[in-house]
Amino acid sequence: MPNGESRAETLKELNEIERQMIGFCCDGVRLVGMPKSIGEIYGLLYVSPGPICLDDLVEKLGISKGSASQGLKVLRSLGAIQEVEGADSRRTYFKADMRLKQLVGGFIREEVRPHLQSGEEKLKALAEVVEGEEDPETREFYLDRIAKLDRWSKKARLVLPLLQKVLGE
Amino acid sequence: MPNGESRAETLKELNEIERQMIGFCCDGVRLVGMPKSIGEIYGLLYVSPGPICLDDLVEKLGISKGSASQGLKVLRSLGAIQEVEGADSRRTYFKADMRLKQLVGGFIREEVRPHLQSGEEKLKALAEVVEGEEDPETREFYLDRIAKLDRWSKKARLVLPLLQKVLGE
DNA sequence: CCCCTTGTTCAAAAATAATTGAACAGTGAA
DNA sequence: TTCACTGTTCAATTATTTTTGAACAAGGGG
Repeated sequence: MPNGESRAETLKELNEIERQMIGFCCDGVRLVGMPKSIGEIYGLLYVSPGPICLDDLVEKLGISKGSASQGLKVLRSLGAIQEVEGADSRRTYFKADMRLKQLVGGFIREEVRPHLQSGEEKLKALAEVVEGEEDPETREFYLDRIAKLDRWSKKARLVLPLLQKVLGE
Repeated sequence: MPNGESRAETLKELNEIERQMIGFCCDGVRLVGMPKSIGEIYGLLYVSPGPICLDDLVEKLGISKGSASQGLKVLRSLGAIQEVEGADSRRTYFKADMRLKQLVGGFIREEVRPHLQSGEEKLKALAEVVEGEEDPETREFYLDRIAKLDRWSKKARLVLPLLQKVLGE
């Protein structure tokens, strides 16, 4: 390959529709507390009919290679994108996984469950500390509050599979 | 009242248990994308047996009056706290509302629904723009993608009442 | 083996979000 | 009406998160 213009430069700039759909994905992603760049990347994959590689993201979104790489990493860990074959056999190409079940499942697995898990562990440890409280009334008060928090967490955990079931097609 | 020491200064500093339970609330609140101070405020109300007023928050949490005021505002709008009577009749005292149903309901009403709503409006507008696309294949592609996003949003909206029902006791 | 290309990492910089605090509005007692 | 006190607002500051970019592995091809 002679110079600069390596990959197919067929799609130069984002059009209005692409920009808006990408913006939509950004909003969605922000709603669940993730950075804009993740939304942009998923968004571009979402509106692109064909496979997209890292440098496509860099060029079309105008973000750094580092951002693109890290964003892809997160999206892969969520199972929100998939590797696919593409024009250049040396590169890794991606496409968006558009199954809502997959997206929700990944988010729950990576973001929600670990937090609930570690929270419940902390509560368990805290209950032990409270057992050492001498005043019975105070102790019972704290234990009650801890028990309530624990019930919340348990209930949330219980709801997750249901959520996945309902959202999954 | 003679000087400085206005309100009952019975509870001077946070103890270990209070700090930990407040920390727990912070984690929970951060998980849904809200600032730490909101979690601290709710947390202190949660671990306090009696009514708490704005200056209690300022003193015990070591936050500014502005933060406390804004935090209370948000928590009120969510329905996560309630006004109650307290020692000083001129002040506004609060207690935590500990009904999970209430908390989840408030969050859905204030944070989730408005986003879904405005998202669907944007999609509708976008679909109109896409109708102007001349190439039929491209047009159908975009319309399909937009329809998918719309189905996601609709499905999410459908799940919310179910969620509230399951979580509400 | 060397070189060129792809993609990752991580400290530093930039962007964004949260917090502060001083000015202000509202209220009621004197 | 004035004063004293509670709580709110918002521009400026501070803290946190995100993004960048240069250095660095990894892995073919020649």
